[in-house]
Amino acid sequence: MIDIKILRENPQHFIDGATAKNIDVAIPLLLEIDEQKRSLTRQREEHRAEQKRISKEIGPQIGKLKGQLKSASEEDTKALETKLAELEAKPSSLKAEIQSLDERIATLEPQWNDLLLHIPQPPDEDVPKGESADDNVQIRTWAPDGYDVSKSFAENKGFNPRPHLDLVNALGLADFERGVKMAGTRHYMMTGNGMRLHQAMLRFAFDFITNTYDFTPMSVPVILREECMVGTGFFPTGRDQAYHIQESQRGSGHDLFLAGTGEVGLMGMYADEIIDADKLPIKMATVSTCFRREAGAAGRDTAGLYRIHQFDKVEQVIICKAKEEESRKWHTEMLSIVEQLLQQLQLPYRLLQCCTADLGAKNADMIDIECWMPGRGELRKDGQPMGDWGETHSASRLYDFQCRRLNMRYRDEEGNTVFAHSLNNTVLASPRILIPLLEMHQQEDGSIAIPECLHPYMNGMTVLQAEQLQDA
RNA sequence: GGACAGGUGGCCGAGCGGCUGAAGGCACCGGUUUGCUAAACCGGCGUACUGGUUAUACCGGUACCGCGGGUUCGAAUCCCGCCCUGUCCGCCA
Repeated sequence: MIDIKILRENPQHFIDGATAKNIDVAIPLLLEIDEQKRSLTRQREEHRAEQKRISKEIGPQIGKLKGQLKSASEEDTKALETKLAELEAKPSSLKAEIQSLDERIATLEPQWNDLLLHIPQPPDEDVPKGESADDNVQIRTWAPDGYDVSKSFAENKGFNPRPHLDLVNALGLADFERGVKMAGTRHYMMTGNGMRLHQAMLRFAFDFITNTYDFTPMSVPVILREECMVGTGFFPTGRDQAYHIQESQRGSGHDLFLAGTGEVGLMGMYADEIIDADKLPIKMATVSTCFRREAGAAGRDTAGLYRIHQFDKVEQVIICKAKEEESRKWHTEMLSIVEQLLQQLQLPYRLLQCCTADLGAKNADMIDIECWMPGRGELRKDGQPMGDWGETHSASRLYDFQCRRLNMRYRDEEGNTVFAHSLNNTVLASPRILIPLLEMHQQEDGSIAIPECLHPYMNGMTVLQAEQLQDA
């Protein structure tokens, strides 16, 4: 959430920001409603102050009269009752006015709130302007020694690559038919060595971030209240991307939502809290199952492990002091962790600076990491895929946008409460990461060479052999 | 799922219609005393919004005692709904 005070002072900054992000928001309407609401609130406060004053003044008198009434004679009773009625009538017109103001404010408040929640965080000055993801800017690339991404896979390795779906099927690593049978399109099961590899990747990544680096290991709820989704900025804009558990329709309780990322649980954890400043920065990592409806993606990436409704992800989150240099420093740090991880996995990757149009509503800045997937991309004349980059990681820098929504603060040196800054980045999401892993490490005989860093997690297995093909 | 008990400031905890933004204690900050530490004593110490002014300094107003609504001239206090926590029973990975 943005700071409405800054919006009042400089609406153009936010209008420009929304425009750059290609997001349509009614900022003038919000300002108008805001002004009305403020003016009504001011009136209400004045009336309330008056009401309190009167109450304090007549209260003791009423008490006294009521006391007298108890032991009063018949003729006195009448006089006392008249007096009482007079006193009690005094604030009644005020009361009516306050009630009417209450009602008017109550109708404005939901609109005000909804509009405010929709205002995107303006992109940072140094984020390149762009119209779509096509305008993202490559920052750098890396590839293992001896592999040149600008050349075809065959030129690099001396044989044509098989796309991951073929490899998965040949090696019996996943079962799509039965996944679909049970749960519908975009569902799957990891099977046998596929599941071993999937778990090995997750465990390797989790150990890397929590042991090699000092991120605190966490488990998180993945079924969460709406407040967590709104607080982390996934709602209201992305509401249709989340599975919705309508518990309220069963008569009691509240609805729940399935998280699309562990970030929701890691950030929601500190909602409404004032964190000790000396605990910052808080660095946490979790491995959790993620659920995405992929609404609006019908027909895209329908085959294979790329775009699925359920997957597992190791996620890193940092909550730090509200200083731009700090935010930027940690952003760089989070990216370098992932680069080291991918280098150990011997996977070619590139860093992409997302342009304004590709940031999403909540980010001031976002850098994606894409891995080289030889089986993707257009087909060449000889029927071989050209290979393409595919997004595997996304590193967001949000300033206080999330913490403001979550009401997550710390106390600074002067004793003021300050909204913290937050950042998050993928460490590793599987099975999507298995696509580059399988495709890059496939060998001519159809086997897969397992990168060394995974050997301990594969019970010493170094190669996935085709003849190990398993069928249930 | 059933039956009780309860949700008050950073924490513990009193209040149960007006004198309560809220006793008391702990923690924290400043000071006095002290060879140092500790102790003792004195003082300070919530958040948000809003007005006086342009400012995190000062003064005023409003709201906040789980959340929402109601009763009342007036609600932390009474009533209703919801959420959450604890204990016991039932069920169960």
